[in-house]
Amino acid sequence: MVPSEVFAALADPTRLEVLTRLASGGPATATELSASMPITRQAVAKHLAALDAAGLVERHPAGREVRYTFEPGPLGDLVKWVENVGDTWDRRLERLGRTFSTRGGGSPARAGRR
Amino acid sequence: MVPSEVFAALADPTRLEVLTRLASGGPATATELSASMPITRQAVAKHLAALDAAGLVERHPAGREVRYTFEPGPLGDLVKWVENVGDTWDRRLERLGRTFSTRGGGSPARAGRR
DNA sequence: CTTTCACGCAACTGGTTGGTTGCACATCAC
DNA sequence: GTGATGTGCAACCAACCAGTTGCGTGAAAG
Repeated sequence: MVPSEVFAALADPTRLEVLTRLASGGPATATELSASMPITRQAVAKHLAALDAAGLVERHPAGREVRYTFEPGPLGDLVKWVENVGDTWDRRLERLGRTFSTRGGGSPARAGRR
Repeated sequence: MVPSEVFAALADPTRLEVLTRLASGGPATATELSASMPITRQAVAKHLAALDAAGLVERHPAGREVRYTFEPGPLGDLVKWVENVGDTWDRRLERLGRTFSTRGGGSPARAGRR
């Protein structure tokens, strides 16, 4: 379970903004989004296609327009993956701590994790 | 605070594996890593440089070799960003729930978030 | 029926990137 | 000093990607 595809979908800043707009501003179409962005409709449509392929967005065709909605599922998987990596790292640190000090077993303090 | 740079660093599967190897296997050099991978040492070195630029890895020069260590800090920021986006989405859903049903205010059930 | 609007598809372009090979430099071992 | 080992730098290549323009199509509006 390695969501490098999701990471790739979030790698582009423009695409990231498209996603955050959908998340905070609600469902929208490609033309609506492109109206308040410095790129063309087709560029936005491509980004939406990429986000859709990554499962971060859902298509809702209605008549002649297509409305896109934010889909948080993959983000949850992503957080899970990150936490998993962090845990293996913690276990490594703990093992090292036990190796270098036979008593107490306190692992070194670490920043960045709640 | 938009860590699209961190996302970009994690976008490539090969680079992702380099990072996970450092996280689970402990510190290593570029040549050590490349020994058990299907790419050359220079390719690994490039990936390590990218990870270093993103703050996901730390260089530790020792004599003629350079040992790299995993750095979990940026991953924490990343999780924070994801949770922030998820929260704004939750607030949106709650607002909509209140609009469509005046009593109870129960927001729709949602998968993927703990 | 004609016009307008929203979308999709295809082709093209400039820039980025993952990967390679080749070489030069510094450090350790002898 | 000489040779082996580990890095870094530069050049190069193929593939990919974000973005554009142009055109065709199908649904709403008149």
